[in-house]
Amino acid sequence: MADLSIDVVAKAAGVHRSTVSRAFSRPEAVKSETREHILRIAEGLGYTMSPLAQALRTKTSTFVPLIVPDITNPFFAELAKTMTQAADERGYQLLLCVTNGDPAKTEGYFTAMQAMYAPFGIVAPSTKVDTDALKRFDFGHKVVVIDRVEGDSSVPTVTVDGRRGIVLALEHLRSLGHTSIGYVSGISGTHTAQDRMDAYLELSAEGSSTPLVLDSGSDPDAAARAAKHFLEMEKPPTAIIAANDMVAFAVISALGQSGIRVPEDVSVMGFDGLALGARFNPPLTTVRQPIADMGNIAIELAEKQNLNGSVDHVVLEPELLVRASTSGPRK
Amino acid sequence: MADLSIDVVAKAAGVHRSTVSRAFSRPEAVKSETREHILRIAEGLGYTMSPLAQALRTKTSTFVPLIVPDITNPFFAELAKTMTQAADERGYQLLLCVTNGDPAKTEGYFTAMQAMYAPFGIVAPSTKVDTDALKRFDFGHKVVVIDRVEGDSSVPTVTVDGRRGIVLALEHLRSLGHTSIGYVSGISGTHTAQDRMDAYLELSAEGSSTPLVLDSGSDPDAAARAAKHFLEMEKPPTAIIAANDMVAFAVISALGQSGIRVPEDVSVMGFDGLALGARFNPPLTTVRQPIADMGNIAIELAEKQNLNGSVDHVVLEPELLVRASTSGPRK
DNA sequence: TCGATTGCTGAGATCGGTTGCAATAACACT
DNA sequence: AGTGTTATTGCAACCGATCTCAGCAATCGA
Repeated sequence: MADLSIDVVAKAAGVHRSTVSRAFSRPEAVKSETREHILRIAEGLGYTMSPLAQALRTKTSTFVPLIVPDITNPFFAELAKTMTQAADERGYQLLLCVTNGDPAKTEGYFTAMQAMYAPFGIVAPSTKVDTDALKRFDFGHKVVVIDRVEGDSSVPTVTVDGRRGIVLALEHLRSLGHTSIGYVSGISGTHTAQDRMDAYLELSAEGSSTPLVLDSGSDPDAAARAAKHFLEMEKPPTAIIAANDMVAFAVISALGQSGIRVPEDVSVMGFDGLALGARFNPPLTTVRQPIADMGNIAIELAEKQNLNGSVDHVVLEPELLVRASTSGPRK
Repeated sequence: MADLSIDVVAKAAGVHRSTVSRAFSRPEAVKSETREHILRIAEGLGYTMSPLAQALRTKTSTFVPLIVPDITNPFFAELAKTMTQAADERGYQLLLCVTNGDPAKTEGYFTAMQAMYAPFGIVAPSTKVDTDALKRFDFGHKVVVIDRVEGDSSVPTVTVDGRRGIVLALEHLRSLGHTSIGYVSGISGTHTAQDRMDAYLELSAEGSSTPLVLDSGSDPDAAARAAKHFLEMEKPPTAIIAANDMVAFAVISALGQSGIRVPEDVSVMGFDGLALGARFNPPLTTVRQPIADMGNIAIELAEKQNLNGSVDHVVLEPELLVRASTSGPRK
């Protein structure tokens, strides 16, 4: 497989390279016999066009960066998975960029992607997105964010309705008979996380109950602290809502180590609907986010914006997913 | 930020573009004052070189593909995480390619990466790697595989010693007093998986005990079947070794749903050492693979091969990680 | 039958860099 | 002062495509 350039194919087919180029990228502009002949020859040689050269010349590539803080977090992993799929159904190539929460890295990826003529990018942030910072980049106006953003932003976004999710969780738990429901807010300063917490605080205050936030740290030990807090209470809540599935896992684990059983002693709900939750012990009741939809929609929004400059903000409906980590309150 | 090409900088600095080029990529070839002047101007303009153009001309880029079957699998996610790190410490840019186990996609990524002049690639397979198939690609001889491969392959590899891992697991369990130890082999036809299973079969036959494979399917329900099998036995094993952490999670979950408790009723061990395991219920005892090392070494091997053609096969030592899912056998 | 329109293909500039080679400047040495 | 090096920089071709423009043949209308 020596060097296979467009000229090689052109020569082999006895045409000029511009014709070969057209045969590939603007098929209707070349006589069908010629085209088929060229394509056949190219096929035989095992020729494919250089995306590099193409991008360089056309100033537009099919690379779509997906910027996530931590791929180890199953939420982002699932997002990445569905998005790769969604991306290449549409002819894009998803590039996964992991920032570890470092804003400098995020910027680095931005300039890199700009340099690679990515048509747009997707950002799933771990902190509130500073849209102004985004726009400092030439590339910043071609980004869709998977989170809510501040103000009347000109950046397209996809989110799920966190408040609605909390409503579902609360309804589920109350219908089971729980009246004392705590909350553990793990990590993150995203708007999404904020919204969930706010919704909890507001909605759980309804009726006779009072909100109870067991812990709101964002470090790895937050769940352990929440568990400790729980154990020290003389009248602990009979149910707990965790800000997301990972936190729920950690809470259940920490509780378990102190002999507290879920759901026998306390019900615990997550929020995300990770596939992993089905394999947890016990399988986790949770509020499912339509992650696959988010991925698809993110790309659609980006394309739409690129096309006609429209900036949409889509908010999706979450869905209750009852598994085994919740039950009636311990009598 | 209008179009910022090398010529713009050259004009601004009053030199020829070749000088600018050299100032960046071969600093010693240009007088230091000139260089600094150019760099300053470039800095001021916010100029960075186009990796595309560079790659096109030099026929070598810094893109390193990491090909994994499923990013949703925490093992690959952790690998990806440590490798992105390792990669950009060395000036590479890791491109995560997810195949979903589809060999066609793998090939697709190969040709794509070849086209992008990737210096080499890393493959973490989900099936036995067919090294001949690899070599059909021009790119195939620049790949390091994270698994053992068949025969006297000319492809560098990194693995951990699966047999040793099983020895550690067995020793741990036996020292706890277990004599009847089952095995659940989840997914995958990798050599790694095969090695573990073989080691179990051979080593568990020592002493008076006889091997007991609860299930060896690779589908999502394998763990459930294993659990069912366990429940139906009149004298089930007192401990179970799972082929990897994910399987262990699923087994514990399935067992839990039938009221079997871990480790009270049965001890369960995993294999991988996922961070997630620490948050499982109960925290999972497992055999840790040095994932971070694997990533670093994979890149080193690739570089070495590129440099002097050497093909090494590194096998790393696993390590016992005792958490809470194992204890003495139920009396 | 002839100019006009349309369809298809070739020429050559261009995208943003790199690099071998030539030219010039600077310095060393006899 | 004359000549041989060596350090710097400019020139121009090239990487592998795309794209505008022009040329040419075939088709069309009158």
